[in-house]
Amino acid sequence: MHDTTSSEEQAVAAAPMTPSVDGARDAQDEADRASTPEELWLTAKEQEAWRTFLYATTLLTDRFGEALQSDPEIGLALGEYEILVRLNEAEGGFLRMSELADKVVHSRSRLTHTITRMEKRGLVERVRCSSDGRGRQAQLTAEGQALLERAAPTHVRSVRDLLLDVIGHDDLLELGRILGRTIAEDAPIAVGCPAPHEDAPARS
Amino acid sequence: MHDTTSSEEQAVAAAPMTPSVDGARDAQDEADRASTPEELWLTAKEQEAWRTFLYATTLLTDRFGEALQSDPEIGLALGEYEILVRLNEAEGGFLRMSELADKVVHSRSRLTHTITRMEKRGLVERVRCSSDGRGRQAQLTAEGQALLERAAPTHVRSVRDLLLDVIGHDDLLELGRILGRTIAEDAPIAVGCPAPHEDAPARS
DNA sequence: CCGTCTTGCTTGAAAGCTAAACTAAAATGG
DNA sequence: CCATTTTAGTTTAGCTTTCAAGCAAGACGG
Repeated sequence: MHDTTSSEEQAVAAAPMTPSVDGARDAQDEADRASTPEELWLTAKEQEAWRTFLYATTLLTDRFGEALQSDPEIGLALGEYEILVRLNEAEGGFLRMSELADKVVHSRSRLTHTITRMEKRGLVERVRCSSDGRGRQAQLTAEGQALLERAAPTHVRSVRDLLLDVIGHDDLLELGRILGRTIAEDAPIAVGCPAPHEDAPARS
Repeated sequence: MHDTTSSEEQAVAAAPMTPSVDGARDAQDEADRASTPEELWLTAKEQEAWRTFLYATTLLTDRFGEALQSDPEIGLALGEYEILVRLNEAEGGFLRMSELADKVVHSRSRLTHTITRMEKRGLVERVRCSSDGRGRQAQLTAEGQALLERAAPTHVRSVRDLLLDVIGHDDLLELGRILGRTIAEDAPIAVGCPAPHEDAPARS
């Protein structure tokens, strides 16, 4: 599903089909967690939480994308917006392709295609990497940065409207805290970076 | 981004570009929330939480999909698995196309394509709707149910390995509670349904 | 040095998705 | 009733993503 690198194999436990096949034990919950043969199923509450997670994140991702995509002045997919953000906050406005791919969770191939399209639109440029001849770096152009600056308010507005204002400040942090545990220690989420917006030395 | 129905327009506030363009105020946080011109930006902590949310959910979705897709005995996209689950727990093993589309958060068009493919694989059938001549219903076949039953353990395993066992029971429920507030009151997440697995009246 | 292996990225074709028609069956409403 | 509008789903074309090769530069390892 991603040519990245890691390919952890999934041990497909051939499990007994006791409970409802979508994976919930109908349980009196707390009581019997860890009871049924090889703790394979979820309790009803866990199942509901899991479903909510899957449904809500799918819906939200869709909406965040829509906010950016549907504005004709912007016309960026959420992933493209993220690319601009990552490049913008990188020192010098550029990143190696694979670094960028990791940050936005795209396969290398996907990133190549996306950057090709963005390059045609004039939002980024591809530059040979001086230190390593096989590497390329994607470089934000002035035009790309300008678009980012126009897109940002729309994006932030949608994050507020659809998430922050709905769940509140504290629960957003809580969400971050919980989900932070599912990702690697060194996951690329850092925020405090160059961010040379106004009066940046003209790039491209 | 979805031909569904709702098309809430996004008022693109042409905002001042004061802070870092990816949308964080660098803030001493708590103190000055709601200060800067028209509360448009996020505090650094909020921004970090938001990033973690986006990164983690993207990564997780990718991994859950991979678990099902990469097993050659299964070869289902996460969305296709969800379709099977929804059909399986529906009374009679069938659902109207649009109902199903809403449940799995697909556009109607996308669902049509997906069901066409699944029909070719023999996992579902398309049945004319008796009560409404323009409606169709997707009906789970015995083969589809069999595949679901083979896929379920793999899926549940991945939910445990990647989420539940990492964040723990309580935080999974917390996640569900928080995200539940971002979705409609009547969102299609209900769990307790028919679930006629073993010895179901042979369908298809 | 020179062959081999690995890494970093690109290619090209196939598969999947989106957006905008399009079809057919209800509902509406004179 | 018949014309009009809605609703439910499908179709088609064009774009995006995936998957499996492919290619070229660096890193080994004699």
